[in-house]
Order: sequence, then C-alpha cells, then structure tokens
Amino acid sequence: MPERIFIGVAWPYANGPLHLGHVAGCYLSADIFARYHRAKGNEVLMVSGSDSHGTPITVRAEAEGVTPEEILNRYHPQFVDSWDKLGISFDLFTSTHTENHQEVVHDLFSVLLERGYLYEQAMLLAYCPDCQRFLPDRYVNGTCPHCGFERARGDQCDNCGRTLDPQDLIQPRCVISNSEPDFRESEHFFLKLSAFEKPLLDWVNQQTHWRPNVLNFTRRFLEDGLKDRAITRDLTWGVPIPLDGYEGKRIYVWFEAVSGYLSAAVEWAKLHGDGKSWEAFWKDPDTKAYYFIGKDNIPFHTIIWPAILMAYGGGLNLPYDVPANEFLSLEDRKFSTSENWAVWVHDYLSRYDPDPLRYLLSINMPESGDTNFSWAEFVRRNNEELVATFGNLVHRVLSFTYRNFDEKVPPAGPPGDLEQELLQSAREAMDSVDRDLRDCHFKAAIGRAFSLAQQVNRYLDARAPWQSIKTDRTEAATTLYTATTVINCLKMLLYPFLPFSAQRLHEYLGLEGTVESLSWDFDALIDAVQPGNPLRQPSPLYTKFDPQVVDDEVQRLGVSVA
RNA sequence: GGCGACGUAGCUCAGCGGUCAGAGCGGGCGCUUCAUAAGCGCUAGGUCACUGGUUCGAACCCAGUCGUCGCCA
Repeated sequence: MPERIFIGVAWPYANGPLHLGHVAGCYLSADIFARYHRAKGNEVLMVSGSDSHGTPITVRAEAEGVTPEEILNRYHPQFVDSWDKLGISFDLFTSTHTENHQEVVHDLFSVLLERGYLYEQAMLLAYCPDCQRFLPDRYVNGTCPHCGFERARGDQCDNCGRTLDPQDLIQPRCVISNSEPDFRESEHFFLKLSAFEKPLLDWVNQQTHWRPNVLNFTRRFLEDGLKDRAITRDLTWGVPIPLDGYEGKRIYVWFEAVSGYLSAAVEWAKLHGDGKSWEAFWKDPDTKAYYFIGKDNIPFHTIIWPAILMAYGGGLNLPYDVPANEFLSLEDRKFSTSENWAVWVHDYLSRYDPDPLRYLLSINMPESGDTNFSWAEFVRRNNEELVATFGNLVHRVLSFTYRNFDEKVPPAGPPGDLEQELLQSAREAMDSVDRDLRDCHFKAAIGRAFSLAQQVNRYLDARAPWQSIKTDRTEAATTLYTATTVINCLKMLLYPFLPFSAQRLHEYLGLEGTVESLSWDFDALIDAVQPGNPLRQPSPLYTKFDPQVVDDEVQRLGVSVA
C-alpha cells in the first residue's frame, strides 16, 4: 500500500548564494529521500522556499542601499535555477514573501492568541533617535563589557565570543547613524513555550528512531527548561501582526519561517487541484513528515515548531523524523561567505555536471559527523570510483553488447550458477538499499549499490564474454543479458543519488519514459530488459577530470570577488 | 566560564561492549584486454589521540589530559 510522505527542507536565507555546505547539509539528502519514495510508488510532497524576512536580508539591503525585495528578487530565482540544475526535485520551492504565507501565519498567530498561548509583555529595547526606530540587536555596536573590544555587536562580541544584550555594551552606537541609542520599552508577543515542556519531553522520548545526535541534543535542550520567547520584533520588513495598533512590528522569523512548511503545502494545493490536497499531507496521521535540516536548526524543528503545532491544535502532524546532518568543511576550513571560502553552487554548475558532485556529497555526506570536501577528493572519487567502477561497467557491457549483438539485448540461454548468484546478490542489494534509504542511511545505501557494481565487474571477469563469444555465442549472450538486467537494477538503486546519469542509462537500455515511472521492484526491473529489445548507441556516462582541476579550483578559493 | 561533539590504516570515512578492527581509494605483486590505461585476484599498512578505571571482555562505557570544532550564559 502506498505511503504518503511529507518532506520539509530548511529554508535558505535569500541574502547570498548557495554553497556546497547548504547542499550537503540538507538539500541533497532530502532529494535522495524524495526520489526514493517516488520510485517506491509513494506519494511525496517536498517543499521549501526562500526565507525572505531575516535580519541578514535587511542588513544586506541597507548595506547596498536597495530594498529587501531587490535582494530577494536577486537570489530567489538563482536558488530555483540551482535546484533545477542540481536536480533537487522540489514539488514547490516558494518564499516566505507571499500573500498565502502571510495568511497562514496570521491564522497560526490568531489561533494561538485565542487559545492563550501568546501573551503580551514589555521589553527594553535599543531605540535610535536619529533613525527614529528600534534597532535589532546586531544593529548596535559598542565596547564589550567583558574584554573591552570596541566594536562588539549587540548580540555577540566578535573578539571574545561572548553573547551580549545591547544594554550590556559600553558606549552603544547605532551602526547606521552612529548616534547613541536609548533604551525604551516596547510591547511584544511571547510564545508560551514553557507550557509545552512536559508534552514535548513525553513526545520526544517516544522518537527512538531519531538519529542519536538529534535526540540527545533535543533532550538536553528540554532538560535545561524552556523559556517563553518573544515572537515579534520592532521591524518594518516581515509578516505584520494581524491586530490593529502594531504597525511598527512584525512577526519574527523563527516563528514565521517554520510556518512556511505548512503554508508551502497550502500553496502547492492551490496550484495543483482543489486547494484541499495539502490536508492529506498534514492531517492524515498515517502520513509521515520528515524535516531535512542542518544541525544548527535542530531546536527549531524538534521543539519550537512542534510546540507551535501542539498549540494550534487541529490535528496537524508533528514531525516523524528530523534527519539533521552535521557540517561540511571545505579544504579543512569552515565555509565563510565573507571570505569567499566557499564553492558556490551556481558557479560549480557552470563548469561541471551535477552527478559527480551528488556522488561525492552522498558517499561523503556529514550524516553522523562532520566531513570535509576537498577538490582533490572530488577529482579522485570521480575518476577512481564513479568513472571506474560504475561508469566503466555500464560502458563495457553496453558497448560490447551493442556492437556484437545487433544493437539489441542478446538472447539468453539458461542461467548457470554464477548467473543465479549474481541475480540473488542484486535482489539482496535492492532489499538492503531499500531499508537503508527508508531509514535515511544514505551513505550505507550508496556504498551498498556500488558494491553491487563491483560484483558485476567480478562476474564479467569470471565469464569473460570477450572470450566466449569466439567459441560459444550463447554463453556470451547469457552473460551480457544477465549483466544488463542487473545494470537495470543498479540504475534504480543509483537513481536517487545520480538522477541525470540514471536517466541517460535508462535511454541507452532502450527503455521509454523516465526511471521514476518504473517501480522499485527487482522482478519488474529484470523483466524490463527482454532479449531482442533494441538498445541505443551508448556513450560513457561520466568523464574523468584532469588533475589540473584541483589546482584551478583551489586557486579560486578565498579570492575576493569584489 | 558551562555544555557538547570529534580525534580509527598514506587519504576520505564506516564501526560505537564480544569471531584475527573494516570499506573505498592509494602502495606492492600477479591475471586480464570487452571497457574512459578501465576490470579482477593476492598482499602490505593501524599501541582505534594519550593516561587511568569499570568489565570475564572496550575503539566502543566512566574519569582525567592534549588537540580540533561547535552551542550556550
């Protein structure tokens, strides 16, 4: 029976381009998972969008002297383009700057207010008399009271690393006008998180299938106790408060952005069908909701968003799993946008194919611990593994068959022991990768698929059809037929990871339609390759990189683009 | 300052109480030639950061040390 799977993926800030850290953090694993479930015949809805309202965007806009919309309109289309070219198959990638999103957030806000989970309270905040407005914490600079650093920010001192409140600063200054702010009271709405400490702990303790890092982190967070948090700010960019008298205030991103998971589903339903189809993904308790995020986002998805959903009532599904990845570093240093220590996704895609990158980031995914990306490793894995083990296997089988058997799948004789053995291995690999992907064990899954490719290489060496074709044409035919059927299984096993080349392979095998239209079923995949079926002229699925690529790419790192 | 994570073969990473500690790649030796000098076999390589402790038994649990890195006050 088909399952229904909701996949929410972290919302990237639309204040700068995407780099490989983002991809490795959550987008690739989400996409692998989505493609796997679609191939299994399950109903998938995968959504995300540009986080349009964060302080980073207004900071960037003011620095450039443009509106926040201009920043959003610059990066959002670039994100969409990158997802398309990288094959991240969102059903909808929207933004938080839509009317629909605002309506959904207003509904959440209003219901929570009505049910008593929001309350108003005064806060003491920095106000700049020149700018005539309240200042976000990071808009205030001053001398750090701990270390004496003169350009500490209101939220944190960059010198000693301590987090601060703007009131702590000695000689605070507005970063825009450089004048001294005063501190005024401002009324804000607070989410009564404290009310959910016990229910959340009970719920979390049932989630034994979560990754240990996610579960442990969440438990510790809860054991430290939950404090109510302000969900509004004195800003003019963002979702307004749906009440009169709050014109200078907006709903703060950490409440608003996570609501995007719900609003995006609603928007998707409006775009496809009667506008009600989102409900099956949110209200049917049999639907499983997965949230793919980086580890820095864990508490928002295992505590705050579930608390909001509990507070809202209405039977909306809580997360089933939150498979958060750890961090990727780049040439042993952490990614840094400001130092241009990054590999930008659109830049990568302007020079190289998506699948080699998807391969490397899959086999070396920061699934249970931080991992490192290096160009040397990228080139090596491509040349020695992707090309040599899998690409070459496909090419040696298909080109030999195409040339010697009239451009068709050869007529097979009865299978011998080695054939039975190989087919059994393929069947087991399909079961094993199936379980691994279901459980979000991506590295284990792709590793298992590649070990099947190695087994096919071994099988070919044992049977040596380039020899047998001279003496026993039927034996050669049987060997190549068997190898081809197993390659058809490999195509499906690797499709979630390598969708572009899997589709090309699908075509070389002479099959119509898309890989995804086939089902994840061993017998069906074997049957799809019938003797006599016409093949298409194959060409290598991947090409090797010149080792010079390593030097060229490393040279680009850290170079100022200004 | 508090909390936490990580430190496993030359490289990138699995393993997280119980058969001689694993994989891929790289090294050495051999086989093969259908294939993108690709494939296959054999082989070498590790005091599982260090020091103590718990246990019949620890890479895996506990404490401390060193190193790297996060989060929080």
